[in-house]
Amino acid sequence: MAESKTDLIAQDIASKIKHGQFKSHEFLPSENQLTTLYGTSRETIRKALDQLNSLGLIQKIKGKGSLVLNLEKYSFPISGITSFSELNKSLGMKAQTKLLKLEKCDDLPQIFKDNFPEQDKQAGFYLRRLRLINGEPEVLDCDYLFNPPIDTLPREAAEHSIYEYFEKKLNLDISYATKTITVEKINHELQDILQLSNSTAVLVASRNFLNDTSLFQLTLSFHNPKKFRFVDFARRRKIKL
Amino acid sequence: MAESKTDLIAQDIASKIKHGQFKSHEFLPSENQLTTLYGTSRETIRKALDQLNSLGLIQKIKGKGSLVLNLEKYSFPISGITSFSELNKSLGMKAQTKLLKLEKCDDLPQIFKDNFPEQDKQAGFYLRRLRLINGEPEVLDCDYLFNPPIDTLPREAAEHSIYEYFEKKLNLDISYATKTITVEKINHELQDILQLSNSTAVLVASRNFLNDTSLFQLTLSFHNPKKFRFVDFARRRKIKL
DNA sequence: AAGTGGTCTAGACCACCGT
DNA sequence: CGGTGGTCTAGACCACTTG
Repeated sequence: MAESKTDLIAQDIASKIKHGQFKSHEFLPSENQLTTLYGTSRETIRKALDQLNSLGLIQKIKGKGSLVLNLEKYSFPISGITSFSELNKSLGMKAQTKLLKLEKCDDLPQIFKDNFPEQDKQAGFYLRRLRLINGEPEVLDCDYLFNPPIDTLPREAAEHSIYEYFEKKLNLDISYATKTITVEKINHELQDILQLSNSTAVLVASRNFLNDTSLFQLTLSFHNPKKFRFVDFARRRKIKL
Repeated sequence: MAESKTDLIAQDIASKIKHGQFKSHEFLPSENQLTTLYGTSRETIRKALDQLNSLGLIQKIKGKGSLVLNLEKYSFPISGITSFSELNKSLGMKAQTKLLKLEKCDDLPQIFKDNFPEQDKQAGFYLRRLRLINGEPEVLDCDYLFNPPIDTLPREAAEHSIYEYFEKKLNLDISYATKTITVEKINHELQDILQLSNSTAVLVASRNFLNDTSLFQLTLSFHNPKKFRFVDFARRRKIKL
């Protein structure tokens, strides 16, 4: 799992932006300078900058340089596959996770069948975790983890970070996800758990895949609509589908 | 505005996937084969494949090949900066646009000040367009276009596609956007326009920027919550912020 | 004219997968 | 083992910006 030179450079520049060594509205050192700074070829530098570019950390301007953007002001993008505990860490939130359910199943619970109708019967684990911020319920995460590849799920991992457990202990290669955001009616049980006065919630449903394209996780996240906020950064794409 | 070889290859492969010449769950020709097919170097092929990879059209698997994914089933990602008329075209929707307002302003209307509090006074155009699908109101788009760089906005462009007008007539280099999705209370006027029974709507607010990082457009899209659906494809990223 | 990013190349070595 | 994708290189030419 060694990191590539490109990734290390991207991480290094990203952290220097974060810590103010490279400031917003200023240019990064030129690609030529970066090659000597990091002792690599220019293409390697460019691949690292491409990562920062697509994340929205910099804007490359031909003939001038790579400008550092400031997205902090309006809070930065949350998209991508990022687990709650990772978010918690990088945002410095005072969040808390309450494990409500962790049980082995031979088949998907009804709530997953309703939301993922194409999914066949499969063994796995049903997980329910309530996320609290400042002591108030914010999100209810319902997960279904498929039995192959996941055959054990310690309570401790569920309470801490299942992604860390998957990647570091089980060596799963988590690769991509498809998500949909909708507004849904919810039943009294969920309404109680989230302490909502009305019966609608924002639902983020996602299918999570490994590098070999196998599905390993379904997630239903029910958000308090008053607190829900999804932030995204998008570049205009050249490919028309 | 000539397209690069990389982009042309990416477009070509994308269209072959779309039209079934490369089928889901099958592998693309290997990178070496593609070099001879397109008569380019391997790095150029790889850059083209990277585009398809980040769009979620293919999944690269080391030692095996590039697998074509099928996202069509659950409908494919809508994210990115894509105008309504572009979406309309590529999805084949039976949509209709009703121009409700187009006026010159010396300052931002209150609704934009409320949602973009950091924005200073600036001249521009206020645009309101209602999007109908099957004759029913689906989205109300409110746009504010800044006067530099936009100094005229023909009624015809507003009714057709402002992005096409910006890119082809004004030669603006539309580059990126930051978006937030929230659930908001709306007033009676908007409620009437969208024909909503309750007073909440999904609000997609975005700031749209040119390549030189100047802001040229603010957009507030109010969606009927019962019909709102946001689809996204995300890859797990290596960079931790 | 000099410096910048944008594109492309031909080659190299590696890690992984299958037979 | 041969084929695949993953990484990296050193160099080239171009288009754009600024002085």
